[in-house]
Amino acid sequence: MRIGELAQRAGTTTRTLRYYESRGLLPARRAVNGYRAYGEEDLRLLRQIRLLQDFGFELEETRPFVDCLRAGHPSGDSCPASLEVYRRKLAEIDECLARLQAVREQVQGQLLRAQVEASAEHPGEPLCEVKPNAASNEWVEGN
Amino acid sequence: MRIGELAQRAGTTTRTLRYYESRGLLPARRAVNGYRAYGEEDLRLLRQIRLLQDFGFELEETRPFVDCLRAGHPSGDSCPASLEVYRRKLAEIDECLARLQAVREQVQGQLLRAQVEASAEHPGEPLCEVKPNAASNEWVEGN
DNA sequence: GTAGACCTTGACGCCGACGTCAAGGCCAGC
DNA sequence: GCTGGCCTTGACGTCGGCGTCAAGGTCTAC
Repeated sequence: MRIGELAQRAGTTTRTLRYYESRGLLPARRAVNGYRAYGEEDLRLLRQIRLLQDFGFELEETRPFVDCLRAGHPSGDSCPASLEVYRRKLAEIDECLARLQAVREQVQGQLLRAQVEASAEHPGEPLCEVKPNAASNEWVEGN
Repeated sequence: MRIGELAQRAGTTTRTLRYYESRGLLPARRAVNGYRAYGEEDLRLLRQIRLLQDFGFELEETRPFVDCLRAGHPSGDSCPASLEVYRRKLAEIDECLARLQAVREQVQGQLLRAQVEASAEHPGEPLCEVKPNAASNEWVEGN
């Protein structure tokens, strides 16, 4: 299998594959004409990488999973190093969620305060036009 | 007030202030010697920018707030354009939170599955060493 | 008059994961 | 033999928000 086919089957681009190879993540055998030659196993490795990338893992963080697969294990997370990456990532995600939720509350508070102040300057305009109870949700999740 | 003092009082750097000026966000008057000259009002504008930046707003998104303050309004979010940015940002944050929580569940699921499979290969090692009930939390939030 | 603390503009560096273009080699089909 | 589709390496561009360095001007204190 050449690079174009592998890229297509994995839903990515040839540029990406060459980039992974340049990082030492997915080296390729070479045909006599110099073309990169991949096998089905490479497709598995690549799919593992793409999955983690889609999760937001950095490229370096996928390396233990690829190494694990290449070592013959049934799945990329069959090795302690991969599990450790999972745990670290979960901790990172939790931190990120906490920060994001804190910011959300801040912004929400600012918005509500500013809207109240605006309504105080223009008493004729109502805070909510339709449903008083669902109003705060409408403002947040509406268009 | 010169650039160094303003930067210090706002807890940022001169490089940052020059960058904001290059973006047209915080232009400065000039003294006869060419030095940038700022007033107390500029400090207010700058603090508004920094607050939003700390929230994760992009620089361009702070512009309506700065314009609003500069127009004489009591706070940067007294203008409709600012409120609109608040709302857009809340929507973005909600999207981000949803994506992050979905990923969290995926990763968590992968981790649990992988750990179970690992324990199946090495039946002698227990899944949890101490407290069975708090185990899943320990794995996530522990160091 | 000189050290040194401030200021100026200009320009390159950084980070990650590629996109995109250039110049050229390889191979199949007509 | 020639067109067109694939492949090669190399190198620069992208995005945001600055950091950092260079070369030089300005002002104050001694």
